[in-house]
Amino acid sequence: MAYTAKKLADLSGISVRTLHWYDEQGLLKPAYYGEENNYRYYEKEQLLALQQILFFRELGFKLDAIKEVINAKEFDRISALQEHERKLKKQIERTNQLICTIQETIKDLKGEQSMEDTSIYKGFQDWIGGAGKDTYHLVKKDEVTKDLEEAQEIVLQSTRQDKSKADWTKDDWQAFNDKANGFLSDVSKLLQAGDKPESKAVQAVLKGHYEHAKEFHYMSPVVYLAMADLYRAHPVYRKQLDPHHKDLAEFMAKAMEYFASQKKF
Amino acid sequence: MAYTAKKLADLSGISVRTLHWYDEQGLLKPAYYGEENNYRYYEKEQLLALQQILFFRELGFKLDAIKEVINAKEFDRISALQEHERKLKKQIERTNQLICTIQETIKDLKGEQSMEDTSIYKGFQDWIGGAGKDTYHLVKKDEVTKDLEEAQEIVLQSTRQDKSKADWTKDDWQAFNDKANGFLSDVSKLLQAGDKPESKAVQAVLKGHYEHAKEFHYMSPVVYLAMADLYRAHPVYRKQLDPHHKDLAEFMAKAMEYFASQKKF
DNA sequence: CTTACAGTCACGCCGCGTAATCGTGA
DNA sequence: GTCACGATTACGCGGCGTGACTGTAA
Repeated sequence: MAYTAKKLADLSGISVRTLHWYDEQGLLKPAYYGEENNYRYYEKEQLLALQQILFFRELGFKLDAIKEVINAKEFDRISALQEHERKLKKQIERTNQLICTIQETIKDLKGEQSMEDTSIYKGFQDWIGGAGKDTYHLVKKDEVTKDLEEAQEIVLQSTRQDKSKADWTKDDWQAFNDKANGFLSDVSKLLQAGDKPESKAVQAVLKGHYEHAKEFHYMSPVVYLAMADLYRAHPVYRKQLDPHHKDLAEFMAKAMEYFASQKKF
Repeated sequence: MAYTAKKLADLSGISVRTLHWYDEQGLLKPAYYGEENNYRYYEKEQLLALQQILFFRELGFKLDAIKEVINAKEFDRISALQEHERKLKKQIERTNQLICTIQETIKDLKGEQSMEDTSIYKGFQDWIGGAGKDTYHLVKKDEVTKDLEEAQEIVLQSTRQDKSKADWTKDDWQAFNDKANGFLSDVSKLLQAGDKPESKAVQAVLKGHYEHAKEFHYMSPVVYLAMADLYRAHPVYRKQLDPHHKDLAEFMAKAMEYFASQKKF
């Protein structure tokens, strides 16, 4: 009935180091130590205590506070929870203010550009025109999963609404489209040649791809990751990618994920 | 036109150490260093840069990210802000879930006790009965400031609603009341004797006072601090305190604040 | 002479992750 | 003998706060 550190760790999903740390801090001592080998042995009681600890940790309690709370009586625990709740509420209030500030700042930076959404979405429709609307509507409800819809949301929300795009001609859109396809073509060649998604050659192309995307989106890793998801799984995007190479979608997605992981914001 | 580190620090409200740190990190270098003394000298340009830095810091950006953002073009800054906004929103979502969990846990711990609020407030009215309701209503709108109302909110919200209090007799309330006055009396004696609010003697009494308050409230430092505010400034409480000693209210408040600062939750 | 301010180390905080090095159990 | 698993020790992170000690300006 005695668990070693590793077993308890695996059982509860935390690391051995964490158990050592909790022992060191007097937060969770083993039931006993091995006589000769000095191993830590935990029993059922400690397992339950650990669950408690992890519960409060999840809630964002500091270890010091947890130490007090678990030894405390019931109403002290209630007090602690109530106080924590107050803290969290304050935090939310503050965070909401920050979000407001950010939104205002974004507005300022964009500078009074109030285009109708229609014109921008029109252009977007043109871009994916080749896929055909009907196809999109056909698959929309059946195959597009929730995660994909979220990714789509993120990408759509990141769309720039500068005036500069309002008066693009068909030719402009064509050029833009061609360039995008150029990146796909470049990457599929590298894929063919045996390059890995993380290779310098591929990443160099992606840099261009990312910069190019800036023309149309306020880019950030999150947005790029969302795009990667779309490339990987969204039927409309697959229709654009698959003709190049059957594994291009997955390859691009992986490369994009790696690229995003290298950026700070 | 050149500010030394201290001057810039005072001007912008941050510490000198922080300026050193930003220099070291390459986030904000001085305009130049003194030739012989190696002092840091900042100019107007750095002042403006610092404002930018502090703005993003306020929003919760990491210094690394700030470093990138500051040197970035406008739409990169927009991207960064949008991404940060997303992060903050996620955080809020998560925090809201935590709050829900906490509330459910509290409910569980309390265990299905659904008393009407009336009975508990009735008891409360009895407790402060000596002050007289009319007095309370008279001063309420005029003298009780917003901060005090907030404190009152906190204290009221912390009120326990156990069944155990439901059937208290008048005598129970009397005993409770007497005990509370006992602490006040003890403290005022110590005040008279020249003890300081932080002294061991006073703090020892407060420990009893705090524990006693647990009978009636789910106590925590925040609640105790709120009580301190009430003791200090709320007319109803002053009516209880002032008869002991004219400086008791302020003294108690200070002692309670110190006591609260020593507790973890 | 003081003393307020300048500088440079360098440790401390929190909650572990991540080696590095070594001893044990199966 | 070979491993996977145990132990201990110690550095690293982020963003500074807080000294300690020394040098300089007023």
